[in-house]
Amino acid sequence: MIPPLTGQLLAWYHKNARELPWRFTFDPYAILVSEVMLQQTRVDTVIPYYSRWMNRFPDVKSLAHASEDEVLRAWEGLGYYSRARNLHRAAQLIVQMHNGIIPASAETLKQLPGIGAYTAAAVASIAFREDELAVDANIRRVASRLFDLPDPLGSPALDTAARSALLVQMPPENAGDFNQALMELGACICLPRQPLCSSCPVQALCLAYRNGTTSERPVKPGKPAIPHFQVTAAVIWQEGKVLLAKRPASGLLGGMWEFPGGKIQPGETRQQALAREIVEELDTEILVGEQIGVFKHAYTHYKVTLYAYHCRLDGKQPIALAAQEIRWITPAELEQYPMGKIDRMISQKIQ
DNA sequence: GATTCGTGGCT
DNA sequence: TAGCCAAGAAT
Repeated sequence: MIPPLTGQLLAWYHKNARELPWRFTFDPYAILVSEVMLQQTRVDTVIPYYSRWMNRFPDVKSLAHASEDEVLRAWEGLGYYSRARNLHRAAQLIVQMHNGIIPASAETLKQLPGIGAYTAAAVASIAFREDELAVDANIRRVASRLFDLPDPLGSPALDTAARSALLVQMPPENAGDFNQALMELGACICLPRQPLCSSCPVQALCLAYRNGTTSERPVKPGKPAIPHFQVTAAVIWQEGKVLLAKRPASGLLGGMWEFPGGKIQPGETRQQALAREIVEELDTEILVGEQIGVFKHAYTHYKVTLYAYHCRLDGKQPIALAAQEIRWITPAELEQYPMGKIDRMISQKIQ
């Protein structure tokens, strides 16, 4: 027997579901790619990346055999680059350990790098019709309102309450549609701000609506202040080439290439800071020349204002102390190297 | 349990 | 404008 909430939700979904590219396939690899790209990322942002990706890496094997730079370059602009490196590793593990076949169970999927509870459940339910509830930010918000749950976002209590309330509603052998219907409702109707309750297919069953607490659900935790750093970057020229450094594999922009530099410390001029950073990172001296530009950017946890300068060596050849690798490349080659937003802007400015 | 991971669009 | 938020995972 299908509960009323589920019946109305699925009927609404089948009539109103957006025609997203990954909804025209049952290919588990395609579903997996879409789910990883959609982590913390809007549908409209993902669509062009997804299409290019499936064209470039159409199956697990082609992804497994690609280079890390190729993979990161295809991901450039999507952010959270560990997703790309983990998906790359997952593809290699699937080839090596699963004979190139994507595991069908959430439990096995979750063992792969970059696949957590949500993505494992989403792929298992959508691609393999397993009975798995996939709780994402949309479903968390929808459940918080539907059942008027007082626990704050991020608390285990909210997820426990949401899961237990939703599991009894989940239709057997159709968890994929159930999950997607809830997410679709969250993305299109049950919006974070100013939800479209008058268009909601389950308004009559919504406890927050009945209790007048919709705007208070979900309860949000307080957020810390965002620091703002002044940083520098050096475009070091030598015989018509510029120096690029590959960032460490872990941490911010892991594995991406950049122009070396770093934070300005109290009492330092920008030029002094840059020269110091180059000694620390590359074990050599530079002459700081003309300013290329000022670039402002906001990361998740801090903001930066970056000052970039043309520079040239005033010492021995650099050594990669802080980077995985350094390379001298021509300006024309810059486009081949995966970079974060700021370094891409610098690259384009020196063309 | 708390932090750390990008970027772009929207208000 | 500055902050909010997005189909989360790893540490």
